[in-house]
Amino acid sequence: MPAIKSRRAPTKGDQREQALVDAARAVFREKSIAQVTIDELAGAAGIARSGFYFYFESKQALLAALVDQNLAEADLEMAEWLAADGIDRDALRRGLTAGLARWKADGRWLREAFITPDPGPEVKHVRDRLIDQGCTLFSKRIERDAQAGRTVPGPPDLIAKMAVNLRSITFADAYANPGAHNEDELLDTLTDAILRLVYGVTPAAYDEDAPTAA
Amino acid sequence: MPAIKSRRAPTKGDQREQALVDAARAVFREKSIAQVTIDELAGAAGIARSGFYFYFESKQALLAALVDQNLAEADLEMAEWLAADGIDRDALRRGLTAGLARWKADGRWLREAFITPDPGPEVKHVRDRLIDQGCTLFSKRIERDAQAGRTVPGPPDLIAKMAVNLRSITFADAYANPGAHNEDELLDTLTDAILRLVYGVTPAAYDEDAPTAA
DNA sequence: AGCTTTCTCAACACCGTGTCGAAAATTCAC
DNA sequence: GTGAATTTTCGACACGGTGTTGAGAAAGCT
Repeated sequence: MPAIKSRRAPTKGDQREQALVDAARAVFREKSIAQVTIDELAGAAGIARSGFYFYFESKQALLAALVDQNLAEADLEMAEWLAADGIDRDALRRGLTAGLARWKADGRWLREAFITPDPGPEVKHVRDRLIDQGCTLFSKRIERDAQAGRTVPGPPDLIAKMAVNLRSITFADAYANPGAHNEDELLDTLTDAILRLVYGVTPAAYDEDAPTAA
Repeated sequence: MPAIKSRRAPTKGDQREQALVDAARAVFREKSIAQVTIDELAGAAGIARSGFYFYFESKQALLAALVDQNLAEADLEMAEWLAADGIDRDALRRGLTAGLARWKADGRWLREAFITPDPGPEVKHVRDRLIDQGCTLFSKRIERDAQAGRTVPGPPDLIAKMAVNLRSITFADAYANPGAHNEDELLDTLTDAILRLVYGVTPAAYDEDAPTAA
């Protein structure tokens, strides 16, 4: 699985593997992961149940692969704001908008992968890497801003984790209760909430990009 | 099961039922709920596996009962602050401290009951009631404060839900990574984070109980 | 005591998981 | 193309946990 697998044309098996991942993404949209049987997954990819084990060790391993393929996608969303300087509410809101869209589509399994406390070792490993990465980037941005003079109310890593968690859980909640809130309102509220959480600023302060005062 | 069960001495069966709940609380501390077998639960309460089904329909039903018994406990924690007026940081912090203590002890199953997206119908029902109740109370407090002149940055119910979720997920995280942060620091940060989230105030404003300005 | 309700548990059927090994399909070298 | 090597497929099996049933033991009541 590590380095050796590199140079080779996409053989039949590779296609099947990808078919399995794609099938999983589709099937996991419909029912909770626990309810999905391996038989179902295999069937959706056009192979027999026992054939599944040729490609993945377990349902969790397949989910881990699925999560892994979403890594790049998720990163990109926030990249703009994370790289930016100052508050830049617009960039943040754009990132959150993209995230919400992704969750609206794949929320069902995203929840189970990112929110569930104990999703099994394979998934846990991949997702922890992903989360850590997100938190670290966030944390760095906070520190950067702190050095630029903007007050940050607490340990950057803790604040970053809270912000990241607030984001996921709000998206998860939005998926679970689709009609509960107007989408724009939710995004605005979340954007402001994060800014308030991280910088302690109120909407009035957004325009003035001047750091300085406490 | 509903109303009729009321007036009666605690018969043998009632004791067993409670023993089962207590046993579950203990067992669920050690391993994740999915890993615990009904056989184990029954054994811990001193009965045969098949006897379990006389008392509960499933593992989830037992967990639901366990969650239900914690209702009162959890309510009480936040009651003081929820009933108070003004910011009252101290009361909030006391409540959060109690919550963290509870999560430190029972975090394992609390996570699985309150964080897991799809914990089965029985648990979902109980916990949703509990969460709704918490959010409503919180929301009411926000509205009350808004009328008293304190600015609230967004729809009260949304803000309340965010605050409640932030609380749970921070506790869950604290349980999962015990040594990651100093406990006092975590509580202070969380307290301030919630106040910032809900009222947009910074620590400086805590003492002055004067509402007014934006 | 007798009768009724409550409780207990062994035996059973069921379903999903994961393993194995033999056969079929594919790929590769010539 | 042809044959050997490799990859892929799948039926059959063993295992473990769930939930049900029905007969009988224990507890509660008068």
